[in-house]
Amino acid sequence: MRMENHPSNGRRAMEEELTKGRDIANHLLEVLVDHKPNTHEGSMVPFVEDLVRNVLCSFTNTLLLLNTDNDVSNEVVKDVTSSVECPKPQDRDEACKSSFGTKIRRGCYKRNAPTWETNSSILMEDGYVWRKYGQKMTMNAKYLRSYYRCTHKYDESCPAIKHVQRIQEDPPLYRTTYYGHHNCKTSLSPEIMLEHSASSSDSSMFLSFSDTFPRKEHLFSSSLFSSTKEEPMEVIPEDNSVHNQLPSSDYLLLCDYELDFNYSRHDMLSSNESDQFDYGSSLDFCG
DNA sequence: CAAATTTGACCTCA
DNA sequence: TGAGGTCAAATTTG
Repeated sequence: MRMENHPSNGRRAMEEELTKGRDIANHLLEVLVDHKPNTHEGSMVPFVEDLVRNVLCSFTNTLLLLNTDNDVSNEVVKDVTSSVECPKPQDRDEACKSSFGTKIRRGCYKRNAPTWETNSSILMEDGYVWRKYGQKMTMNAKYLRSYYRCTHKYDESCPAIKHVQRIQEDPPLYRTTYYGHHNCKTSLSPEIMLEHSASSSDSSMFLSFSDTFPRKEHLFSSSLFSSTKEEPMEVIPEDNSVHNQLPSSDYLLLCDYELDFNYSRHDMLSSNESDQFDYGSSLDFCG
């Protein structure tokens, strides 16, 4: 769906319109999240959020395709919310347990379908704090896959985990797959998230975007957003020197963010996905 | 020193 | 038996 054949000005106009639509959707999402009384509210809010996220996802994918020289049609965000099924309040605990599959003992991890899967060109904060617990090279991937679990896995029995797989080098593209929903209470308040986004000027939108989900914790330390400590994803052997002071995730975030700027206008991703949803946080995993 | 990350070992499933 | 996912000791970071 690349549009190389379109006149440059026509393409620019399309980008502008798409960016505008995405930004509006982002605002809508922020408003939604901001007014959500309680993350565990079993109402329609999660459903509406999913819809908004899907809209954002579409905008982002389109912008991504429009701005990428490589054919990334297969790498586009599949469906930010597709597999999200917010359990009824009373079933939530059960859902969280099962969301991890049938793990009973170490190594036994038969998972259910991912709660979310998203691709993004940069790694951003989704409002949750993640703890990396492993990384591995997988058969069909050129890059390492990193495994993260919610930092509150033990203190709050939060079952949320996510896998981050780099799927493309240039421009950098990451696929984040979420499993389970957060049931921890330590998410960032919408105000903080908004504040943060506001302070990061342009990048503000980024964050929220795909991400979508709930949020939590800390804010963005030195890096633009986020915090979470996540994403370092693959080890970046070379060149981390510059980022040594940041949590792995942070430096990766920064790194990606910068790269992002070079490739695609940040706006495109702005959203970013990065946040990938995790940002998603917003969604909070329904949880 | 506590918390986070790294990394090799371990475990289960197909 | 290999691949994917997790554990946990060692190491690093703030």
